[in-house]
Amino acid sequence: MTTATQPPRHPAGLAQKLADSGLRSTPQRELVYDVLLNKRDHPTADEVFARVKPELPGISLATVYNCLETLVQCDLVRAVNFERGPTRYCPNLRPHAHFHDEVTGQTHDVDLPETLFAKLKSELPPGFDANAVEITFRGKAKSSAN
Amino acid sequence: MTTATQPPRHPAGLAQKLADSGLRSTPQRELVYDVLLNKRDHPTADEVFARVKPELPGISLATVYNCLETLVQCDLVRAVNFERGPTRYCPNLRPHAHFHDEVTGQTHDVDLPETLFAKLKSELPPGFDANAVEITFRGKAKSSAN
DNA sequence: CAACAAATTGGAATGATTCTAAGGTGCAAG
DNA sequence: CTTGCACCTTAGAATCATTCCAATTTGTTG
Ligand SMILES: [Mn+2]
Ligand SMILES: [Mn+2]
Ligand SMILES: [Zn+2]
Ligand SMILES: [Zn+2]
Repeated sequence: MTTATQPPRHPAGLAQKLADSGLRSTPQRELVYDVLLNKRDHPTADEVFARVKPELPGISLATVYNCLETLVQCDLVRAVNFERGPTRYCPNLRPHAHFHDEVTGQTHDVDLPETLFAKLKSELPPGFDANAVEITFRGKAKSSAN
Repeated sequence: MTTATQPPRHPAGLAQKLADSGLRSTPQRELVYDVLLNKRDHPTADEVFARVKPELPGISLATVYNCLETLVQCDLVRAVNFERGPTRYCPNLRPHAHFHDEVTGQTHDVDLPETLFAKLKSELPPGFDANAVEITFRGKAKSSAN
């Protein structure tokens, strides 16, 4: 079997986006981002830490928090909150909503037509200027949609 | 001037709703509820505590948390969360969205047509059954809408 | 290489909320 | 009435995600 160095699994955009913000590309940042792209189940910082540790045993939880914040700042990842629970991280940059399954605790992405987001903003009373809308569903999902 | 005992400023529903759940009406619960009805600015537990203390100096913060949770359980009040900030409390039972002013930090109610909430639920992919939708706007509000 | 800035690290500190154990309160039998 | 008992309140300790800090480490530049 071959042994070439593993290719990065993330759009080379990372290094560029970081540079755009005057930040460096580091092994920790790349790995954290890879982990988010590879399993898009909206992991918490602790979960990211657990997934990243085997590949980079020396990494600290503080660094995971730092990397996640950096990725959010660079608009490569979104922070998702639900009722006081720990913050979860989502690499899906399309405008979308989140569905929290009350049974499994899982968080699913729900793509919605952009027109709906526009419609919502248009319903705001005069004087209110929104630059972001967040939509969260809570309920049960048929045991499919893993 | 007259000195009759102050009438309760809240729909007498409180005692009833509490009884429905097998709970008692207490001075603490009534006062916490009154405070929420009287200034609907989505106060945090600490803020409720501060408003309630002058009227009932012996009340504890733990009790304020207990009362708030009780009111939420009885569907008299809604808990509102925004990005890891402390939970805020809202006595507006109509279906509505929240607008967070990035400048002032204030939280405003935004009434939306029920049809919109329905529309949103109808956009869910098959297999997803939502029993609640939450909509949050973030932006700037014209310095009116106090 | 030397100097300096950017990044990482382990551990302490924070802050909202929850938990615990110890009194109160008030109706319901007896 | 008293007592029993379930419900409530209270102060303070405990939780737990996240942030802060001070001390290295790493990377880049001259
Ligand atoms: Mn987390
Ligand atoms: Mn609070
Ligand atoms: Zn998502
Ligand atoms: Zn509200």
